[in-house]
Amino acid sequence: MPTTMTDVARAAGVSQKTVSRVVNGEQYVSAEIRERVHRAIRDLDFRPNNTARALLRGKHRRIGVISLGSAHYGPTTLLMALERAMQRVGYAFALAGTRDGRDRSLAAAVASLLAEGVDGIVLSEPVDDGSPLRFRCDVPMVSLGEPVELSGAASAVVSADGVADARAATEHLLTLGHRTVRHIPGPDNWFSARDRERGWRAALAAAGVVAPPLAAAGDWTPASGYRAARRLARDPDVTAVFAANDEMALGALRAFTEAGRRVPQDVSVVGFDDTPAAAYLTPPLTTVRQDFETVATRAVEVLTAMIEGKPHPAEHPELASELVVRESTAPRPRT
Amino acid sequence: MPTTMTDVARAAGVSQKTVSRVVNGEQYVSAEIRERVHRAIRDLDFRPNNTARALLRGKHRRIGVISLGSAHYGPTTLLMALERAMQRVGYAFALAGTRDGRDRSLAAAVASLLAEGVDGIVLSEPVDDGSPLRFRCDVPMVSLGEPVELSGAASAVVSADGVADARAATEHLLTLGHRTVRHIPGPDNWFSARDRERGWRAALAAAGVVAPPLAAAGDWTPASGYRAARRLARDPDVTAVFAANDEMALGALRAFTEAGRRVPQDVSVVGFDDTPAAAYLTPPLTTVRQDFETVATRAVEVLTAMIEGKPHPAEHPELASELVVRESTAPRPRT
DNA sequence: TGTCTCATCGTGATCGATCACCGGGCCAGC
DNA sequence: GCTGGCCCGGTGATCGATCACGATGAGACA
Repeated sequence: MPTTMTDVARAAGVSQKTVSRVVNGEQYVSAEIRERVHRAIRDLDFRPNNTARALLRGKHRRIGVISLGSAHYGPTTLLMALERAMQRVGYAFALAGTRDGRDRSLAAAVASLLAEGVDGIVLSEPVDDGSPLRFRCDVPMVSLGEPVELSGAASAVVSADGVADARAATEHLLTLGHRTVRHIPGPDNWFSARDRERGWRAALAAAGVVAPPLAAAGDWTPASGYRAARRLARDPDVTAVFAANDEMALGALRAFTEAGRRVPQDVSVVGFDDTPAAAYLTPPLTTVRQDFETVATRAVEVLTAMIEGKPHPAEHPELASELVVRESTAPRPRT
Repeated sequence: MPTTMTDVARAAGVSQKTVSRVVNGEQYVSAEIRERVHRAIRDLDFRPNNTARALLRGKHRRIGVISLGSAHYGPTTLLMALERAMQRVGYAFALAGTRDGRDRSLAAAVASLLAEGVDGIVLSEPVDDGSPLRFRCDVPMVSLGEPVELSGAASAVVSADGVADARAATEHLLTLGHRTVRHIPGPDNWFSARDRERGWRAALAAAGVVAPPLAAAGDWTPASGYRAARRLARDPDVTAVFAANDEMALGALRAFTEAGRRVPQDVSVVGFDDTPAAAYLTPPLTTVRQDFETVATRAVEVLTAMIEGKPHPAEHPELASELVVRESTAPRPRT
């Protein structure tokens, strides 16, 4: 049996309420008694039972995170950054996976977190699983991408501007003189994949070129990028490719290399995420670096503000991404 | 205010205890009343308060996981697999990060999980932070690597045999005719890095060759593998390198390529983990595939058995890893 | 008819903390 | 000398459920 406040009180020869005052740092306890209680706490290795506390208060100081459960660089980096951000503000981290949004619906994940007792929820990688993003949920929620609608609580969106970032990546290729840019998109049920495709289209439209057909949709893995690029490699007109993430770009590099198309002399490739590996590929990959740490910090800021009823900070601050130009992009080859 | 059992009882015209019986599927409730209670539960959208339940039972059906908080492939894949395994057996997932084992000690992470209320703990990537792996902890713990000692509860170890796996990787290179094999180790405070180094030494010893000096210790990142390999590339005698993970191997590939040493014609490289990218590098990387899914499943199995006081399954089953031979390894070049 | 079992349902205590409220001791001010 | 405010400490209710135990009523059997 773990020690309780009553045990400590008995040991220190005071009432249980006095122990409570000392533990919570309230005033109106003499220095002498405070010291006696502290000693008893140390001697008995007492730790307050947060379950009891949460039952009474109705708050748990715990935030739930819904993730798809895949181990890709972006999502996991975000997850770890969220953990750190929560730790800084004294919130615990509960994780609920959805196994690629299929086996288990988002709604089920929300319900399981709610049952566990969380004060707020972060929807880390919103995907479109067919049903609208509306949940029976009485705690606030922050979505890292697509707006959600809650019955009974407020929600907010925190994210980088994926459309603008993808547009910048595409424009970089157009500026190098490429007539057009092919795109290897991510899974079409990911909102972030849709954003990147939209940015690509926007850049092409702004340049006055008709968007070419999409390459085969990938699933973020190198294998899918490889498959998509192998078909692109057969087309000699393809000189520039923008992949929706670095992993797929890596697969694309491999496909072009195998097909004898040199990168960047024959084909330019741009990725997205700036994984640690990007700078060490052959050739080093031009990509877009997202600031996951800031996204996570802001998400937790906004969510805790909503939880604690404080005035919510601005929802859409400038979360700057950065185009990192390396050696996988070059001017359009002259034919 | 969320609805409570008392609300349901009032609505159904029964006592609160009867509602409890229905919710918990106990017997001795007439079909008619059971139906009435079920209807009231639906009408009021009642969900039992797990916090209150946990307070009374002393169990939370929650497992805490301690991770270093880095986004590398191995650890995060393991984390996601753990989440799935827990979900299958109906346990919630609480995460505590240690920020590379420095800013926050393992002991602090254990304490924070204990305060939060977990029935057991998984130590995902045990590292040596100077102090011995002994914790004040009254719930069982499973370590994914190095044995730990607890005051007040049992512990177990579940992991693949990193020594044997590393030995197999090294032997593969020796079998190809390489006189010796250089090793790029992981951070020396990681027990898994130590295991891999030990396996490398064992293979060399078994072949009767004196272990050459270690390359500069890496930190699992491509950048560190690149730095270590750049120095190895200057030595023409180096014909085979075993890196402690795929990311560092990737950096090494880049370093050799830059130095004009062809892989695998001049230098063979082996990695560890079989990341999704490994098969799509140039050249495709020979590496060791670990079965993270099985490790996670067994870890949760063992831990829940300890939590629930059931007979614990065998601790050290055969968790097979597999050497995946690709194109980054070749016979020793003739000089 | 009396009693005894068994199914059914309710009562009161309890988990470990917080919170509202109350009781005295002490000192100052009128 | 009495009141009132400041300090310090204690009592009982409460959060939302579970648990041990008790009460009720119906049917079985002697």
